[in-house]
Amino acid sequence: MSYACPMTTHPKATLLDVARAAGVSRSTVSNAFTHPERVKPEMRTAVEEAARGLGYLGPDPKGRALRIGKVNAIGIIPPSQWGVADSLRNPVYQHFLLGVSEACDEVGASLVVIPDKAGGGGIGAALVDGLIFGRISQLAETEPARLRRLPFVVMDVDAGPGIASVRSDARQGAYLAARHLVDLGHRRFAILSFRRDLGPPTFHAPGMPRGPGALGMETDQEKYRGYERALAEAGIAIDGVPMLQADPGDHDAARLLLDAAPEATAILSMSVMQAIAILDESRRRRLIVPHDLSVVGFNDIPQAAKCSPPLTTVDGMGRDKGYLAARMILEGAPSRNAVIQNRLILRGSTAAAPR
Amino acid sequence: MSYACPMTTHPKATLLDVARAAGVSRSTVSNAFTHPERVKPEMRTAVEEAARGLGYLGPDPKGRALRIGKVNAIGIIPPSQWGVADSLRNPVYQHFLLGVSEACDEVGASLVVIPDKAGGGGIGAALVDGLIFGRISQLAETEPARLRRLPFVVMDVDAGPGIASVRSDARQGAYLAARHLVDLGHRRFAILSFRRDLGPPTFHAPGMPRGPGALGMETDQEKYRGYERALAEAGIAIDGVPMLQADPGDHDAARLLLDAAPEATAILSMSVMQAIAILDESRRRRLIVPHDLSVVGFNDIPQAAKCSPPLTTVDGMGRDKGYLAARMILEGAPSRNAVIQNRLILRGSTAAAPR
DNA sequence: CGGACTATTTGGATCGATCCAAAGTAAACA
DNA sequence: TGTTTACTTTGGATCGATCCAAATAGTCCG
Repeated sequence: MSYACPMTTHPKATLLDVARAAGVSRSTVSNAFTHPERVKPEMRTAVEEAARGLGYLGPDPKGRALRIGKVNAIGIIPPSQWGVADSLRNPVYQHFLLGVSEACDEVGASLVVIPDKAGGGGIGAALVDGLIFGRISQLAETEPARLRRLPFVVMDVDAGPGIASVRSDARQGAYLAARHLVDLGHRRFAILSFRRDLGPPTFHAPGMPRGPGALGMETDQEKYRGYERALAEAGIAIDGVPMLQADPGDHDAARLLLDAAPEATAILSMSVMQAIAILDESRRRRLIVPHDLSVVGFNDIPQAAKCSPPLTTVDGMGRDKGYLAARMILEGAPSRNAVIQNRLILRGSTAAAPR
Repeated sequence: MSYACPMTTHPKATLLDVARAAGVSRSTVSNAFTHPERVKPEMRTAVEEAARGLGYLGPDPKGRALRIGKVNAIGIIPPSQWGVADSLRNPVYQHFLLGVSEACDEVGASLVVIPDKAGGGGIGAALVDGLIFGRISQLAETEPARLRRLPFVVMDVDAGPGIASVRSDARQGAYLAARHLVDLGHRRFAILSFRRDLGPPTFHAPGMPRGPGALGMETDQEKYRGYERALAEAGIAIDGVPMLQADPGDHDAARLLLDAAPEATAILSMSVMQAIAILDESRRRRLIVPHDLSVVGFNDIPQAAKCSPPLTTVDGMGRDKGYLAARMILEGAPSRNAVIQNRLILRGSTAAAPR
């Protein structure tokens, strides 16, 4: 069993070999495996026996894929410039992948993470039935998928008619976050926003008017607008709120923001990881969260519940988005522009404003 | 550009279509894409132009896969009984996948997570060039891979000659952990071991002789032996050490263990997650780690560095294992039994024994 | 027992590319 | 100019399965 028995060295058996061994035609063997109901029971067992004897497991997926054009797999394209490893390392992305994988489990489909750093190469060569674009900077990045006639879904963008997309309503989520703080009596805010181009943190001083346009992605701009509305309802002009724009992985951002906006009693962060970083930085400064400072993040990941204090954050519904996108692919040519509502998860990092 | 131009509705172009459009043979078009150096430059540009005109991206991977038998993808089989989602949810497994994905990124291969709860079905139908068995209970689970003539690597087991495997030296890692505590002067231990069958936590009272055989997997037994040796060197019989065997996800384990072994000054945990759970439970009991209690975990994940206090733990080299296994697959028919040495990562959860 | 039906089985064509040996071209040399 | 050599291009066979229409076997009923 553990040494190479003769069979091991034989060339791999094919449908034809099984057919010959069982004394029937290729088609019958094919049917026995793929459409068992079309074949007489005794014939089926005969075929199965012959197959077992030859170590034949069932139709080779390569031949099958060519013929029927399906491979039972969903492809994921990590955000532009990211490798496969980068996406697996990012907790928010992990959470999104979790949703995709749940849909895969339901139907027994494989989950394929496609390296496409170069742009296009990987997409063209991947064996999948459909693609999910994790995050893209321009719709043009989906062109290879269209040329390959692969159904695809774009995340976090409203792609408009003709292109399927799934996003959560970032504006509404951000509104929830800011509104929550306003309701707690906070009036002095600071915003920690997203910088997507790997540049250094940029400080937007209060008073200098600026639009959401300065922010990288559509979803970031939406968050800005959500904050803006909730603040406006409390009579606060967002232009007057200090804002630091930083890469979510930037280690200095929390420090810089607290330095630049020492009078703030509430921080609105567009990412979870940065919100958690603020918790850490606050501890370092002996600021008690939420007594001295309230913090709200964006997106929920397991760590957000475990840090101390547990983080109040917007649930960006990453898992649901992944699940929905995958279902759309699995159900055939998708074309909706789905929008999921966010929820605010109240935990321990927010409280009434000091004094 | 955004509406369906006529081209969109055309059937997908194939090599033959491009060949006709360019006025050359199929073979030449194939060569132009796959072996550009074999084709005259002017011919190549002509072909590329024709391809562009037809929206042809390059050879269809399905046809290509059948012909050349390679698909440029590595398959991962999650541990038996796990779905794809389960594996993506587990931090230790995530860390292992990270290593695999790094190898994939290097060569531009896709990473395919294969659902195989049923056992065998998924493996047979997956389009991959090789498989990594994340964790298996019996070598027989690899049989489908052998029948499919797919190269494969088994993790965390010494599979012996003929079957490739990658594991870390769990015994040595465990020895490091226990030895570290012994060196800090600890003499009263408790062990939190692995239960892999989803049963309830089982307490092994001190005094009752028991072998490592009671533990589920080979790697767990190895850890037990590593502890045993280090303790023996300090004159401590492991049979006298209270041990709780629990599923790593079990929420009661930390509480039960601290209840059952209140006199212990040092906890040896075979998993990270349980070690972190002990940190939490200790905080709840107002035990100061590491002043009152030292804790060492097994395996390192990002959370281990972020909890408080940061966890001293054995680095099980999960990422390196994943990377190595993937390289073995990518480099062709593997057959080594690789063993990686562990390291002990000293952080804040261990200190000299009290008094 | 024959005819009308239904249930099975079969061979040929096809999916889209790559390999390979043979044919065709061009350049190089005597 | 004729030949040898080197480079390109080509058509046919092939990878392993599935589809489909036609052929065969089997069943039921009058």
